[in-house]
Amino acid sequence: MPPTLDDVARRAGVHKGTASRALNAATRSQVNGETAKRVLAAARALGYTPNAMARALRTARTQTVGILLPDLTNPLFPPIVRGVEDVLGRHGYTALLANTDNSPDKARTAFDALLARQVDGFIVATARREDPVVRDALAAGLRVVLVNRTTEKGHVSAVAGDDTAGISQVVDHLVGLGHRHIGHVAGPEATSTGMERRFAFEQAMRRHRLTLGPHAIVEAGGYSEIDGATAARHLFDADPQTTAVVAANDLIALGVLQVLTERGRACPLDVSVVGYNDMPFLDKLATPLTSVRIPHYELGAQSAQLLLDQLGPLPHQPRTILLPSQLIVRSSTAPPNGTRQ
Amino acid sequence: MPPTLDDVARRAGVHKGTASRALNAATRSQVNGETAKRVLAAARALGYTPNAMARALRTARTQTVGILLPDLTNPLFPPIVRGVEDVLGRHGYTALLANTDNSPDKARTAFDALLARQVDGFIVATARREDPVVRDALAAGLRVVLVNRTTEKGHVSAVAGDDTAGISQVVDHLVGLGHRHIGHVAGPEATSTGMERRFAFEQAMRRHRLTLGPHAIVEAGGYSEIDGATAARHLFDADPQTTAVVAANDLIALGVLQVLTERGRACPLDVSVVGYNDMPFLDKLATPLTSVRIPHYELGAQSAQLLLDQLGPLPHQPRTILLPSQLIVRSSTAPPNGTRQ
DNA sequence: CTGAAAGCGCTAACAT
DNA sequence: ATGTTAGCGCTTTCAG
Repeated sequence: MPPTLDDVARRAGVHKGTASRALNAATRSQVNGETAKRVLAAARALGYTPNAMARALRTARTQTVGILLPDLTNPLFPPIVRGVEDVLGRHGYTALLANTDNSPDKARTAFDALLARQVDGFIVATARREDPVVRDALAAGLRVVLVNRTTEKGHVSAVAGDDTAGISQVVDHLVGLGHRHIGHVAGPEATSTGMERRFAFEQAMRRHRLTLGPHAIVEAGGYSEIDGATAARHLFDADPQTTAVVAANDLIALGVLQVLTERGRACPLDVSVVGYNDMPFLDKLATPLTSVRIPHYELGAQSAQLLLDQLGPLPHQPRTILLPSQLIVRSSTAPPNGTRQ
Repeated sequence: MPPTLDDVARRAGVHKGTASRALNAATRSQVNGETAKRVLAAARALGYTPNAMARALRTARTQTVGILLPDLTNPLFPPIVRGVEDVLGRHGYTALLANTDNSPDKARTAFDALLARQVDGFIVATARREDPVVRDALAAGLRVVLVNRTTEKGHVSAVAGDDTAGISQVVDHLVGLGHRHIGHVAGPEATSTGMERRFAFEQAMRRHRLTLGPHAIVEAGGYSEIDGATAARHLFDADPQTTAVVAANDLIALGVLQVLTERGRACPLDVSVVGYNDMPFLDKLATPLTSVRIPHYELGAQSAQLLLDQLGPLPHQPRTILLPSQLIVRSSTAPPNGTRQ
């Protein structure tokens, strides 16, 4: 029903091969200027749009990339996706999304589904440090860019926030306020963000010559508010003298705040809390949360650009790009209680 | 490189036609049980996945649907998208997203891009009441389902929240608290949600025999916080005795709260405020916002189901489904100031 | 029940 | 500079 290349060619009085060349910017030079003009006019008149499926079948490139996400409803990811889509769209590419709900099984299924659709490459936001899907994709020679989370550095292109710098700023801020007993609710060690923020925390504490009690770091089961609350209970039970908590992300920080409330302790009066990611509306909370801003849109945009580069003709080295983080101080952090007088 | 149907057929010692029939659940009955088993085994052994492009080219169905969204970073949409994707995925379909940033131009571009990719149908969350894209899509016989926003009812399938019931509950609640001077910051009249919530507001006020001053309703330029703030300034300037404001959505309500703060008036002490949509984290705000919950995930899921129905063989009437809304009372609403004593 | 063959719409190698 | 041809991988008639 929709007009085909043959229709356009017929209307322009040329062969469809010529029409194809005229329509394609890269091959247009092979065609007489007048003829090209006639073909373009015919195409416009008929409202011709090339059939992407036919083209894909012929060229073995779909101009489509797959995005593997943990969960689109986590406010962290929409800006990343927008960044990816905006850059991709500018180059005629489209993104296919898949949510994995943090399940390796679903990740595998989603990956296979995307592969069946012949995506040209993958942007992966679900990576675990040891990730079978990423490993297999790489082994199969597929183009992959990691975003936000990474696996081991170097093997594969990745764009992430600079967690070491971010956490370092957080600890400096807290120490500057006078805190000495600082705890950390870490993210899952299976993720690079969990491990690196934890490592950066230990490093920063050491730099300030602050001792870490054996229970100063508790690993949350996941990145949700409820995971954060569970971990925070352990932390406060084991280390009641804690005056500040660095959370691995904002949702976990919300869980920490919740536990504070349920125990009748005030933030920041009794305990200061810091989140990570600076998700939307943090400034409007009952306790406006101090957090670390990561340029998420930019993360997405740059990862898309990196993938586009890899899709190009010239071979490309894997690159890791670290984007700067920025501490946003709000009122969930203040000098420790004992300091006031 | 990846195995093709021919490879599978060869390994099973049959013709590719037979292999195709064996692999396809719908045509499997046409094939000898033993043969089918052999083909399946061969496919598994080779790790065969059908090439979706080739299939699409042949069948003229891509098993892909396009979703037109205003903006994925608006917290309203991710749950809708998840609902759509979960249902679609269960039926072997995939969704292609496009953000229009509320621009009719971008909507057109995105629509064309989706069409070029031969999507089987559209889920449209960007509809204006008079929407050229929707009109053209319908005229071209494309399958379309509207979600959240509608055009005129009846012509096209749609799934939306029950705004009349929702706003009605809001007004009942406010009147029950003792409010008489209630204002409304409406959404853009060009959108069904803007118009219907406004109409429902007028209706509910009339039902309570409350008069509406000429400035009791102000239309916001859009659904953002800043649009809400601008409109709220007009409203409070024109109607200073207003004790309660019904906002057309949560972001607008946030803008109203901001204006209250900048004018040194307290919520809910001086003015009660109600949002709409019950977006995430409203309960954690400095002023926990009373709002109307819409089952957004369900909205997405049902719209996907409706589209799937339309894609099926039997002809389908356009249907409009209204999902129930639920008032969530939090502390941004209280009796009017004068009532306390 | 299975094989043969055509063809979806396009691009690219080859021929003119 | 343009026309011709083959074929991407699949489904689906049509024969047998």
